[in-house]
Amino acid sequence: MKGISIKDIAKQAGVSPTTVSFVLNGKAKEKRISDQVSKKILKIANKLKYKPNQLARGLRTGKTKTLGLIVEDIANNFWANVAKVVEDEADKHGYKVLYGSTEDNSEKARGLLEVLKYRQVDGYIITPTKNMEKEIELLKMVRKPVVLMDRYLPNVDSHYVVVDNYQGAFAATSHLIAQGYKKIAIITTTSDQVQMKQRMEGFAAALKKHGITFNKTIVKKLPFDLDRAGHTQEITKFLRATKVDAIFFATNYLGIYGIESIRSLGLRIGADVGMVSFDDHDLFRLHSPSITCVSQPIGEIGRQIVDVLMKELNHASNTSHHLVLSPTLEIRQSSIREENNK
Amino acid sequence: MKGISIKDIAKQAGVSPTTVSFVLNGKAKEKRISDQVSKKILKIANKLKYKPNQLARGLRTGKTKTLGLIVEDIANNFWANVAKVVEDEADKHGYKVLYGSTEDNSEKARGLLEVLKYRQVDGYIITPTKNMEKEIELLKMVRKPVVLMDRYLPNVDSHYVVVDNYQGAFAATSHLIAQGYKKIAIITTTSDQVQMKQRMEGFAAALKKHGITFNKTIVKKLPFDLDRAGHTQEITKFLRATKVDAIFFATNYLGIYGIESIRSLGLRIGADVGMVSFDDHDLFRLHSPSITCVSQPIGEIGRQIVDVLMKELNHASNTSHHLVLSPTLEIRQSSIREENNK
DNA sequence: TGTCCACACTAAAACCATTTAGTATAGGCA
DNA sequence: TGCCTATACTAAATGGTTTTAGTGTGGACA
Repeated sequence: MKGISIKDIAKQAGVSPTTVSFVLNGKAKEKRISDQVSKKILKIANKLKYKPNQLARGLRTGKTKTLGLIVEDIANNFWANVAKVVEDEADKHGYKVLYGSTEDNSEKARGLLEVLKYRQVDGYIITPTKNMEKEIELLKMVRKPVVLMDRYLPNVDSHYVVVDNYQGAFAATSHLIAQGYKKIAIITTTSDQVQMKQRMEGFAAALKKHGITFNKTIVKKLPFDLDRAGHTQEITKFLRATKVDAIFFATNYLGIYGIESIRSLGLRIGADVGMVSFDDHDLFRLHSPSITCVSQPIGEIGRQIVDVLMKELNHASNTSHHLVLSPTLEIRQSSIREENNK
Repeated sequence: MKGISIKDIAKQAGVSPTTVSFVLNGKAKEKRISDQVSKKILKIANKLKYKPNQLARGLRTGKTKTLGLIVEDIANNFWANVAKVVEDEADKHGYKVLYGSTEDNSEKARGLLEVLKYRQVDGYIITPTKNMEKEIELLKMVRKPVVLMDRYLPNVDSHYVVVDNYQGAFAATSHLIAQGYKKIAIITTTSDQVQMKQRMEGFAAALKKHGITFNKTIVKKLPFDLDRAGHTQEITKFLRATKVDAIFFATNYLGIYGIESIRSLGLRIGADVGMVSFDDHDLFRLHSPSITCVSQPIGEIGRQIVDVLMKELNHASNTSHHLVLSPTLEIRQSSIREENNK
């Protein structure tokens, strides 16, 4: 029942395990193993369908060929799609992925890092939560490659792949203004992480540019850990209290809850209240009216993340890769006034 | 930079690594290690924040505390949600999850199994593809627990957690009939796997029960590997060629493509053509009109899967667990004729 | 004939935790 | 005093691979 080991091959070939290891690791030439022996070993390995025991190898080399992927919520459309791309790309390099969701909770995140650390993953893809600076620095100290995604930590020098959140929010908000909406609110998360800040800043900058005042009354922040009912309740309450003619939702799930809330108030999206959301979603595309959104290039994000990680795994550099990809404004009906009566 | 090992603790405590191992594994009593020494070791281990090297442990014990999760498509709403629950549940038992998507492609699935095998995962959660009987049997032979999900293989005796597909499809179809729809089509996948067969059978049985003839003209099968455009093209073509007044979509993504297709034909969902889809989705809930669906109890599915797997990991039984959970028919507007004009 | 080197391999250690098979000591009992 | 047993540990093997530091042989050269 045991697996085939290098010893079995050695025995059959009448050589030592060392020789087998050399040949199987492509060091035959370098270690001057004769072609005869080389071929023989390769043949036997093939015949026995030898697969190196990753544990033993990992124990010896310290490399597990495993990546740790920490996302906010693997069940969420955006992160599930990232996970898919990461899986595919990692696979191309012979890496497998261990995943975990933080729920934007620092404790959970720390726990995940802990587990991934003592499982000796080779590299980390991290969606950082608040106050993770120390942990990231620690990983850097032990020379484990880390790529942050979706957001970065301003006080930590690390690799990251993000989108231009400022630009995305600015474009979306400018678009709303161009459509004639005047009283525009932003619904975002309580987290003061950089990506949210930037979305907020892009939003504010667009208002300012067009001479619209930006103040606290048009900002609604919601904690991540509310459930669906909690979110819709809060959003509904806000919309009742604050008369706005358009809303910018800072993430996809807020957009979804937003749709529910707006509808529960009997308002017509587009006509009565325009809306734009960050992140695309099947729901946004197919909703009536369809929802304008700031779409992130998920494929590109995933590819770049793994690309950076692989570069660092192969030969650590001392320059940080900071990739800022451009999101795309998908203009749909929810932000077009003329289309409303459809 | 090295981690703390059992040796370091042994040295500090002035005992042998063996003793440390015994104490740390809770065998102090059994191996009659004195309380003094026990406490000392525990204290030092705590102070040094000792974490056992999982590779070394795995190499010795053959247990990696890792599960392999093979889904059809981790980016799909349904599977992403399953993955989330599985992650959470596995975590409670100290297990991590390696995931992979098959795209319903047997070659990919085999590759995934191969990789998971030589990474020595302790147990498998598998969404099987066609012709995987041999691989599953092989895992059984080497005494690796396997739980199939979403579908099972009729010719293999294994654990599985599925929903009552027949009942779900039967209820959905009966509901359409009760609403007065008469010419009902089914749009499903080309795969002849058991879950699809059962959905088909439930559909056919409901028609039959109400004296509606079931024939090939009302069945449209689509291969998994079509892209979005391909799917909508095919569905549109089918709907143009075949006059129907309601459609049963056998999976969530078919339902989504179906919505697009129906709308591109200028038909009103509900009024012109009723629809029901398998699997729930935010999109279905919020679409106008909202889409009736057969909702799978994802939380329950995930919990049961991990539960069965843990039972088997702890003491393999020779009875197979066959869990068939009941889906729920979520009645919404897309299948209600009166509601159409809303 | 003796020295040196290239060649083609191999022995053994290392990675770290677990586990089997002991060992050394003290005390009880005859 | 000698034998036995319980106590409280430990040495060494094990798992499979990689890697360092060799070893033995044959031929070239002086």
